[in-house]
Amino acid sequence: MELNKNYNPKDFEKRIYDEWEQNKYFEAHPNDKKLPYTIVMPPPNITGQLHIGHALNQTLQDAIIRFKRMQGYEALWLPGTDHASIATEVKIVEKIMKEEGKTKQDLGREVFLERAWDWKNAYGNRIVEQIKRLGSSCDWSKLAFTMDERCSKAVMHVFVKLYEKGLIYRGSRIINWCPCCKTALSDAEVEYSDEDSFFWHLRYQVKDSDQYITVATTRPETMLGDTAVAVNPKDNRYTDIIGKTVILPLLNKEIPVVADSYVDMEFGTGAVKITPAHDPNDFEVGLRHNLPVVRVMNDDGSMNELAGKYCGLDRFEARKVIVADLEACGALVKIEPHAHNVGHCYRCHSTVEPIISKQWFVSMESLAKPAIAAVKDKSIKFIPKRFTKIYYNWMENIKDWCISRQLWWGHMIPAYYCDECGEVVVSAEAPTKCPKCGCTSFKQDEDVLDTWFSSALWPFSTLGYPDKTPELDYFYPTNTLITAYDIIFFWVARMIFSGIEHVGKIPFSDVMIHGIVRDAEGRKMSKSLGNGIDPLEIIDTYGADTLRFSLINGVSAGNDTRYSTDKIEGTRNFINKLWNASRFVLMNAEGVKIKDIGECKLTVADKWIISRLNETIKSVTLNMEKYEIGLASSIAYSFLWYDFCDWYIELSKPALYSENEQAKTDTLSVLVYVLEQSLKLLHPIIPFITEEIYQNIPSTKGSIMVSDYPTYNKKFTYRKDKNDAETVMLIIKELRNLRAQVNAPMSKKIDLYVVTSNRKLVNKTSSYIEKLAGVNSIKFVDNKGDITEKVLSVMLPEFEIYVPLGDLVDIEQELARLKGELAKVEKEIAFFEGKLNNPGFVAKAPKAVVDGERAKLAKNIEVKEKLLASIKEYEN
RNA sequence: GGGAGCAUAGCUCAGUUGGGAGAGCAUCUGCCUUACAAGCAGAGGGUCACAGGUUCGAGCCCUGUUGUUCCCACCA
Repeated sequence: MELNKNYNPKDFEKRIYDEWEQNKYFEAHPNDKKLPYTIVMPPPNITGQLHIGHALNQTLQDAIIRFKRMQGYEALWLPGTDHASIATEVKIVEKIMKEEGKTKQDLGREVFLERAWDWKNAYGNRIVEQIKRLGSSCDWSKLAFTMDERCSKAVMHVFVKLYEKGLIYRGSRIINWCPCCKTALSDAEVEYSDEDSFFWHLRYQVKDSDQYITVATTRPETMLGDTAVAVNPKDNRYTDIIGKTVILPLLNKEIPVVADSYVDMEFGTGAVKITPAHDPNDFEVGLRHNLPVVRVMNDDGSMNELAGKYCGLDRFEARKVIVADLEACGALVKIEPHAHNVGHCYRCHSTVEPIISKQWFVSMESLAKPAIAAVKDKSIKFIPKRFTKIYYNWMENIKDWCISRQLWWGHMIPAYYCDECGEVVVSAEAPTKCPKCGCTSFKQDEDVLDTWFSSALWPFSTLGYPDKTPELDYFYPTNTLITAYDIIFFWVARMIFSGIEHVGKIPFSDVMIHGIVRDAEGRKMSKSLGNGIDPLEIIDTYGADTLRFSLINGVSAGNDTRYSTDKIEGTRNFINKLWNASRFVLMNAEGVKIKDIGECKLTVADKWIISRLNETIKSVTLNMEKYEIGLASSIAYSFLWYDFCDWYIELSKPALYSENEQAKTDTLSVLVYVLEQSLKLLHPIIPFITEEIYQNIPSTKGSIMVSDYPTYNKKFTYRKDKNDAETVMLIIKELRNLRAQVNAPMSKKIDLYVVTSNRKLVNKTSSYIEKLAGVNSIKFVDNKGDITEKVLSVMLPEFEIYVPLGDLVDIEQELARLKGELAKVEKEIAFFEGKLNNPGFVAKAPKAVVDGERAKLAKNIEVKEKLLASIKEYEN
């Protein structure tokens, strides 16, 4: 087997994924460590495509799970999908209306749900396909949907349990109602936008007086539902009328004036009309003052019979008529232009109407407390840390959670109302007999549960809860949750308190928060902007590895990233580089018996690359463990490209192309070793290409997926050889630099005269200098005077190197160049002297730092002296 | 109004307990050197938003200012 000349992911990505699946590598494998490691996977909404943000999330999770598996953990990745959200339902309705021209009401609930399941299965499977193309190593046998039986069972169990504990209750609340779609919208489903509107100032007469009180409103039609006027108790303008009543115009109804601190004295007139049925704040005021709740609007946005003669009018029509009537009776004081933040239905864009209605709630206070404590005592850690503040801020100001939705697609609330006496029975199974009146017929609540109610149970419902399964026992609490910051409130917080409440243990210990993928201009990707990117298209063009690496590389935790073609091409180049470097190694390794590096005679270069690899292993592993995956990948990237490809592969060539069979074999063994270890380091991030190459290395067996992750080994530090190698590399760099300055191409071979006390090093490494700096011969001399030709010079600590370049040597130019070098060195010297002359620095800085600076100063002084001598010679 | 982030090279962004400012892309120069032109070797380019403070030493820690983004709550 050998690698194709050109890297083409299509040649192997699909084949490799199938292999992994067939070999069941995605399942949690019992192993030596016998330690479970569980990742909870966020359920992507099945309504849309798997967008690039999901791809980032999937990649991060897959990287961690592969990393942990290679480290020997029995790692399980709990995959799930499907939100029973309003967006899902909208999609389904749209589809039905398009295909059959019917609304969901036309179909009826049962038929609608049937269609919805078909739809969900089709889309769910498609999303799974997309996730697979990305290379995600989920155990698909564990795949669950929030609407599946397993999850439903947990949902019912939990609902009943909470209800019995008094933590779920039914109550009235103002909700956002879309009169067009005739459904409640959650807060998140309302889009606010600034609109030019008006403030209508109305005056209500105080009963039995000629006094008036002026209120302002943006929705004058709701005045029909006013049941009070409120003022601030501290507002001395109104002290005398608190407790009196005012006459509501048009309806001629008496309503009280109440004092409530909710009223802002500075805003408007300092007096507010209170309409408890049509405004959330007014509703709260109404509760405090025990005011009646008068709802004057129907579900479709028209006025109802309580609106008197305006009954039947549409809300906007009613507004016009009412304003005209108010003006006619002198109650309209003035109309003022006012920019107002108006809520719109995200689907049909009609103006949302806050309306009172009966909803189910979860009482949050007692649930929030232990959830806060779990983070405070560090049982649960957010990564990066700053998200703990966001979590606290939400949890500490939490309101009761409204969990009912007026949708059909979702878990129906297990509440049943007795047909006879109206008794509410909450039970997982439909009740057969009313406990109060003995009646046997019931009607189930029409509403369904908020999607996050079921999602909150994910970490344990997928493991079999409420049954006491061995899996739940072994894999719960899970270890890690990886998700974007936009669902901390919706999902993460709710999983935390649900886990504590129902299982009695936190659901996970680490929460890794990542950012959102934006487009090249920094905009959020959205359907309406049309700037969304389909991961499948990227995978088709560049391959899954390139997509994965470009999403992850260099990204820091919790921060947003941008997707751009430039970036993806840069990564593609890296992947291509890895491919070509591997080809180089494998081509040369053909037919060679690879040895264990412990049995090889290692050169300076070998020891250097092994020690660099060792350092890389240490920092990549450390960063993977800290969830700094972006940092880990860029460390691996630099090592692979700059250390391995640019330097080591070049350094290996002299031995590889020599006649010395042993040197050849040993060098190849090192090449293979370093490549193999690098592939393992990179495998969690770019699984396909690393697997393809790994399996092509003759000395490896089986899949890289189940190989051991590299470990740091102190014995590979090789301090002296590493320093020697770096000295030689510095010499090579300086020679290349010299070439560039005098425009000497690499094809023009040069001769060197070297003055040094360390001839041994040069002898040991001459082949490297010759190969990498285009050197023909190296001769040692005792001093420059021994050289008769015109030369250019390179001055380094310990080394003076002279290069005869014939016609290219221009004395004037060389003198200028040397003076430039001198100026640089003098600047350095001034810097270090300044530092070391500071008594505070020498006295207080750590000794290692001071010694380091002294050594650097000494080296610079040495170079300076050499430069001075050289310059002096030219000037004479 | 409450909370959080960001401000570093032309652009996009790293910078892990404070110890001489980094990468990728772009620009400029020279190279088809038998893994790779999707490449190789070089070069230029920054008052680390501003003002104070702590420290021997600040991109990093503290205070304030300005600009900017996001989340939450929203004033009738």
